[in-house]
Parts: sequence; C-alpha cells; structure tokens
Amino acid sequence: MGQKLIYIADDEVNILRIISGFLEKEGYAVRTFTDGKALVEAFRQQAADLLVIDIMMPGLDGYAVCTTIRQISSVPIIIVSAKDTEPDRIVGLTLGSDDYLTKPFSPLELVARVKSLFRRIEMDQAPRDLQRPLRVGDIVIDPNTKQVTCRGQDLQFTALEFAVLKYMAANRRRAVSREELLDKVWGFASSVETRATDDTVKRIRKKLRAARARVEVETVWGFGFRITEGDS
Amino acid sequence: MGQKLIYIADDEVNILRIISGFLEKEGYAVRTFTDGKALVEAFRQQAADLLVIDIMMPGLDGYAVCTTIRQISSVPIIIVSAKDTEPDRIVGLTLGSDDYLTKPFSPLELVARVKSLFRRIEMDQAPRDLQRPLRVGDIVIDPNTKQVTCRGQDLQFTALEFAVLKYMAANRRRAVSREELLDKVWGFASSVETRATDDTVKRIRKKLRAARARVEVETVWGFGFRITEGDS
DNA sequence: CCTCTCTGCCGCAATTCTGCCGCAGTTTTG
DNA sequence: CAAAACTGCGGCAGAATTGCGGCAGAGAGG
Repeated sequence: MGQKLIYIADDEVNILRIISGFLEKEGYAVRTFTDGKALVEAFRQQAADLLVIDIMMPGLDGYAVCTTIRQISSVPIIIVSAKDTEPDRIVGLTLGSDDYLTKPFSPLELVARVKSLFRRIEMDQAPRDLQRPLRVGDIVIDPNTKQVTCRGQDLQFTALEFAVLKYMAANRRRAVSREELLDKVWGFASSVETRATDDTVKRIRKKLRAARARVEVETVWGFGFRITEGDS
Repeated sequence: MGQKLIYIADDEVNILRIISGFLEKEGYAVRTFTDGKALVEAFRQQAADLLVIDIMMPGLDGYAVCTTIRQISSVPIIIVSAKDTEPDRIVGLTLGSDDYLTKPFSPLELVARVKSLFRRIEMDQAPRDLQRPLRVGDIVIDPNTKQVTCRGQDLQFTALEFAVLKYMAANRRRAVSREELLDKVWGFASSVETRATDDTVKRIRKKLRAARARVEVETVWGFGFRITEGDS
C-alpha cells in the first residue's frame, strides 16, 4: 500500500492547517473538512486510511460522524475535542473511535498516535501471512513464497493477483463483495474504482484457465465473487 | 476466543488492585506483577492478550519492557505513567505501545481504552463470521455464499430471488403479504407494483420445480405467500 | 534513459436480471 | 349463473452488470 490518506474534520481552520502540516511532513496525504457531513460524503466517495474528527462541529458532530462511519467501515478514527471530562472520553471511545485526544494537544503526539495506530493494524494483519499454505482444488497458495502452484507448476501470479486469490481462498465459504476486496486487499483508502477488482479477477481467471486448474472464481451477480472447486 | 488475559505491571500495589478490580468486573482474567522482569518472564511462559505497564518500576522499566516484548510479540500494550510531558508520551508511543495514559487516570477510561483496542484488533482480523444457513425441506439457503442448494445441487438463484426466498424461509411459520415483501425485500422506497412479487415468486417456483425440491411456495389468496415443505 | 511489468481505466459487446403486459384459468361475490 | 377480482405464465424489452481486449501511466530495474 502506498501513501496513506488521512481525512481531518474540524471547524477551526487554524487547527486544520497545523495538523495537516505536521501529518504531510510525515508523508501522509491529507484532506481537510470544516464539517462532519462533508467528511462523510467524501468518505463514501473515497475511503481514507484514518480519520481525525473534532467533536464540536456544525451540522453532524463528531459522535454522529463516528457512528455513521462505523456502520460502513472499520477505518481507524481519532477523536479530538476540547471537552475533557471522563464521560466525554469514555463515550467517544465506546462509540467506536480508536483514540481520544484532548485539545489543546501536541501535534507531535497526534502524529505519534497516528503512527501507533497504523503500526497496530499492520501487526494485526502481518501474522496471517506466515500461515501454512492454503489449498483449493488442485492449487496451492503459499503465503511464504507468495506463489500459486497448480500440481507443482508455478502459475506466476503478481503480488496483487496473489493477494486477491489468497483473500478469496481464506474466505472460500462465503461470497466476498467488491467493496470488501477493495477494503481488505487494496487497503482502506484505495482511490480505485470498484471495477478494478474485476480486472484483477479477470487476470486470475485467465491464469487459472491456462493452467487448467480445478478452481473457478464465480461471479455473484450484483455483488462480488466466490471461489469454488470447479468441475472441469 | 474465550476470556481475555491481561497482565498488569506496576510497583504500586494500590494501583494494581484498583485496576485489576475494574478489569475483572468487565470479565477479563488479570494477573498482576510488581516489576517488569516478572511480567516478561510470565509472558514467555504464557502470552497474554494485553499488557498494562507502568513506566517507573524497579528493575526493568516500562520502556524496556515494551521494547523487549515487542521483539517477541505484537500483543497490545498500554503504558501508564505519572510522567506527563510531551516527549514522554511520544517516546512511549514510538517504542511500540498502543496507548499512553497519564496518572492519575480514571479506571473507567482505562477499561474503555482496553475495549477499544480489542475492538480494533477484532475489526482488523475478524474475517467476518459466518451466518447460519436456513433449511426448508430438502433445500439449504446459505446467506454466506448466497446460494440455494437442493441436495447439494446449486439452484442458481438471482440476488432478488434469493432475498425473497430467504425472507419467506425466515418467516416460514406464517404467510407473508405482498406489501410486506415489497417493504422488506425491495425496500420501502420502491416504486414497483405489487405484481412484481408475483414475478419473482413465479421464477422461484420454476427453479424449485426444476430441481424437484420438496418445497413449495403456496399462494394465500388475496394476501400473499407462504413457504411449505411440499409432499411431492 | 530505456525497457519491462504491473495495474487501473476505457469502451463495447454480451449476458443477465427484472418489471410489465396480456391472456387464460381460477376463485370470490352478488 | 354472470361478473368481478385475483393469480399463473410465457414473452418481451429496458436497464444494469459483467467480460474482455486494448491502452497508457507508474514504477522497478538495468
């Protein structure tokens, strides 16, 4: 995953400027919003990797934004607020945010917490790559060598094709939606269109077909894909 | 996973008692240590699900514990400390901890942050749990794969047919009116006519018949439909 | 700088889905 | 018994979705 994308919502433009300055200096891509509604709408258009949300905003307040986003995504959320009472913090954390910072806060601390969150997510997802190879039909998906083999023959998958096939294989008992694939394989903030999944699936199918593998990627019409042990 | 195990290290016994009390009340299993070395050794014996570590401790201090643990595990770590300066916080977070709380802190906030961390980990790695398939007669309606199977054979239902059949199966004990179907399956804002339900039911019947399934969609005259285990 | 691979996007054709129509058959009502 | 209301069914066509070849920008490597 390339550059991480962070959305910030705060009605104080000064704060926005300071924070985004620090975050950009760390190499993150930043988009700012002055109210919650704008952030949510932008998120629906393009998901971000992390959100920084102020509690007190005109229109949708931070709590509402948090709740709304949580219904559609597991993106990490940091709430910042001038309200520094225990109940406030607890409510914020309980609603689904990952951190709660009190204004005035040090921009460097925010940066540290952002990094900490990204590190946590990476650590959570890394161990799965060391698992034993997955088998579907007559193909073997080996996370260690990052190779897909069919009856011993290497199928020359690219990194992306491998990741998609692995995700589908790991979830072979259910259909996965295009959005889920984008979320879990491309990463939260891929700016790509939904059809990008079709492209990769297209290429996966082509290679599976060429190898005459007893594995198919079925289309679930209007939803996504499902991997099955084909009959050919 | 069953009960989560939390290790706490702090040289103040009062703190240990208070924190562990709150955490146990939340259903966590807790083990306490009065110095860092003991915690690390216990962790080597049996890994915990989360660590709460004080910075200032005799022997191994919190920073050292954090660094040591991080070399062997990605377990979530919350650092608590009486040192409340910006550099302290940043160092703590940078060394690999997931959170940094300043003493004196509210036990309830600690609990909220513990829960928040566990929630984050679950969101990151829970590949989504499977739903229980519905069985009616000799057919299986699997919401995970979005397939309807009859004695193992896939019946190739479309998304709409699937949704209608699933709804009727979920309410198999009573008849379902056309209006209810439109409301719950099509969605309240649908501008379609009532007869659209008949169309979909028509197609469902056709497929059930073709598969010789022991399931029928009965008509409730002047009202709607009901699913039954047929006698054929 | 050049080359090669990867991967997202475009556009078109093919496929699939689904609401609607009309008619015939069935049930209810008067 | 006749009329009205309702349902089953085949067929149709618009709309949405998907498959696929081709293309080009980005990035890696030499």
